[in-house]
Amino acid sequence: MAAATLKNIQKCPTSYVLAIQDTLNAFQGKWKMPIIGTLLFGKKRFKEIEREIPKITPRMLSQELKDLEMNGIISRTVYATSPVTVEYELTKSGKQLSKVVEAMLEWGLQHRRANMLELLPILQSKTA
Amino acid sequence: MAAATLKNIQKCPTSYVLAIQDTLNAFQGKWKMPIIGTLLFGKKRFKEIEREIPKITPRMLSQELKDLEMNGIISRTVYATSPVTVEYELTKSGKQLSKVVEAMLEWGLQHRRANMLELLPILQSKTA
DNA sequence: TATAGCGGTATACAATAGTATACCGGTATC
DNA sequence: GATACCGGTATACTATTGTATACCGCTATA
Repeated sequence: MAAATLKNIQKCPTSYVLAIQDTLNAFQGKWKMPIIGTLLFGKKRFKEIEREIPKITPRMLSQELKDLEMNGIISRTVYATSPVTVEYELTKSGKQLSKVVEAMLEWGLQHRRANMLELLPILQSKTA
Repeated sequence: MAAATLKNIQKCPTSYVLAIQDTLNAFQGKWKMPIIGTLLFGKKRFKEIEREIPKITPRMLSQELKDLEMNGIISRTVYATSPVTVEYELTKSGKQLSKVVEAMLEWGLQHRRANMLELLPILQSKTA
């Protein structure tokens, strides 16, 4: 079987497109990346996440956590303490998202370098 | 200098976060991925892109092309034919986005496989 | 008994994103 | 002269997202 790479997209365009859409979906909205980001450093409780992400409201956090759970990216565990303790953790699949984030990081850094090099002469001619 | 990887994010958290945000931004909205996707196969004219992306309106296409151009992801070239011919093409940096898309594709495919394996026993017990 | 923390939910609203539809000037074709 | 293609823009609207604010039952602590 051919490797699943963009060059082979003609072989099964629909499932490739769906796969990419799934990934985009995992990061969709203002808060998914911050949430995934904090969970990449380990399991956390609701209020912990809330404290680590400035300005997020409990409504949004609750909503996005549900969404991520439904999509199999995080798991929610309730411990029968009293009152209950709830822990959120990336699933195996969720942890793999770090590869995508890594690729995003690399692109973002190189893109900023490239744009900087393009802007430099312009900035210099303005200040000269 | 340390490699720019997520494990080193403590070293310059702000610029790492900005870099990731830039990448997310490149794909933000309903139409950016389809547009980038078609341009990964080569330069195209406005109406060509419009025809290749079902249901996109010229308003959205125009808006998103401007946005991508401003962010240094595509370039717009006007040829002095009459009437004018306009060509859109990924910049060098834009072409590098294929690496990110590739990572998204891989994650999406493995995630679907993983979820399928999880759902299978459930589906089987329902039909049994 | 009052206060604070936990893990959220409810309601109402504001802002952003996307759609529908029609139209523009220029040119080549029938 | 009418129609169609090019590369878009204008206006008005709808739908989706996100925010603000207040509140819930429960429990531990002062």
